[in-house]
Amino acid sequence: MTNLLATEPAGTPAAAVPVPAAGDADVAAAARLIGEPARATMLEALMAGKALAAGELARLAGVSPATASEHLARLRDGGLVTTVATGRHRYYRLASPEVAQVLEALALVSPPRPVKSLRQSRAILAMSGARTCYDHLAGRVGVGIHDALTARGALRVGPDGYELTAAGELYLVGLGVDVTAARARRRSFARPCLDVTERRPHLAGALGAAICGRLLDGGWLVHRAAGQRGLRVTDTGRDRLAAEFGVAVEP
Amino acid sequence: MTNLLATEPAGTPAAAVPVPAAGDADVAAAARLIGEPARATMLEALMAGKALAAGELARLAGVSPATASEHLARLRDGGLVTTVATGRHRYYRLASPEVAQVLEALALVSPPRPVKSLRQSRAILAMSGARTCYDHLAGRVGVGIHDALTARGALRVGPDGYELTAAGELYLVGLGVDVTAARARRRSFARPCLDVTERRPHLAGALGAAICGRLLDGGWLVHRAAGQRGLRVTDTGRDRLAAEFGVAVEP
DNA sequence: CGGTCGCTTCGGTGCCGGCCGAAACGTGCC
DNA sequence: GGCACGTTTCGGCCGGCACCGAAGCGACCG
Repeated sequence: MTNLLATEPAGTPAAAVPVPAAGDADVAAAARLIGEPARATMLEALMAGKALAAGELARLAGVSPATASEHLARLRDGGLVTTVATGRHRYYRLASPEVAQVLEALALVSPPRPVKSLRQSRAILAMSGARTCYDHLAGRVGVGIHDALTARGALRVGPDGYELTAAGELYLVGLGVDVTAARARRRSFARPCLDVTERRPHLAGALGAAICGRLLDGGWLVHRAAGQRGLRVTDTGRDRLAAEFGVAVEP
Repeated sequence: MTNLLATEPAGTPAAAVPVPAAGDADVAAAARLIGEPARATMLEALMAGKALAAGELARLAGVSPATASEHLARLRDGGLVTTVATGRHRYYRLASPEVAQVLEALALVSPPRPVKSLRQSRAILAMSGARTCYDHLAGRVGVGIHDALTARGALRVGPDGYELTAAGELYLVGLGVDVTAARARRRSFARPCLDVTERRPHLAGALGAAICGRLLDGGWLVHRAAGQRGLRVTDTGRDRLAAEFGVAVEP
């Protein structure tokens, strides 16, 4: 880049029209939806990947069911969440992994919230070890797995994100990861996702979700609390993470 | 993932506190800043990577200098832009590539703005061919270069994003790209960035910026209008893009 | 050293939208 | 069928903030 600082202040009159609208997408509309504390809290709760009922989201956001319903309707109209009616409940979930990506990207540039309680600082510390990021693994464990796969030459750059090398596929299948099913899904197969706490990439996409599911099913990791993103490494998980991925987890 | 739909509606009482605040970052605060149309327009204008004066941004956003000044102060306090005073002008620019990433991610989930004029539809069509994405290349040309580098085995997955293989470095240096300078910069060296129009990755980071700068300096590409993101492929650029990267550009 | 220009600060106005209680709607349970 | 429950819709209140004009402050210019 030659000259980032504009030399001429007034500049050549870029365009006669006052606002060329730059692109095609109404960025402000989506950001406005996320920019309301109650809605942001709901979306963060949905980052766990599960679908939650309207009432549950109202309780989490600390607003009345009426208010939550309005918020959720806005989020639905804005394409950020989808809804499915089941009985007299209505379950909401994030509309797409892209929405989760926006929230992750926002978290990277958002001001840190002042830590109010010891309880909260402990929770943050716990989250930095292992947690889910939408539907895949994040935290030190997530980054460690990404590092291990990288060092092992399991991943290569492809035209549509990461691809799995033959050696990598053999390795993951050996661990019980259903690579074929992950590849069959319509969503992005594998891609890096910048970890908020570690500031280094971990593995996202269908493959990342498959690995996360395998480690949960296999009992390597368990949720600290139902519906929360925080994960705890079990004793067997600690052994196997060290043995298979070379990831050391302090107790 | 085993059971995405919560089986028990009320769920186990996840936490006694009404709002565990989930993480650490105040996502809503940053989103609220972007969620105002005038501010969003300013930020999009800054996506071109150049620093712009306050008055220029006011004109682009279609608000008075007084209003723009308030907006810019908020963006500065929120850490989304930085300012540098030069004489009686004050130049603003995006605070970090992460901010650009947020805007890109938002564009992926934002509702398409209704196309009002033929002029605008032509502009969008032109942008889809070649444009800058903050400080690197995007559009079909940007994605094409990513594909070419991938096919050539120039990129490999590293623990901190993409790395350049020996062959890749030799190749890019041969094209006049200052790889050493790019590697020396403190920011992320190379990483994929999902293209908004193509929905496939192009190359971001210091290396992406270096390639973009080289192609602009070498006269392969020129800005369609000063301070705008749209790029035009020159005649020599068309020949060289085809020869070096195998990227075909229709006139 | 006034004059002009660019930017910011200050007051004041108006509107958008977040909030709740009450009521309506639909569903499941007894 | 009636009741309880979860959710949505409606009405009304109220706070925050986007907006502008005018004034204040520095910086360059003649």
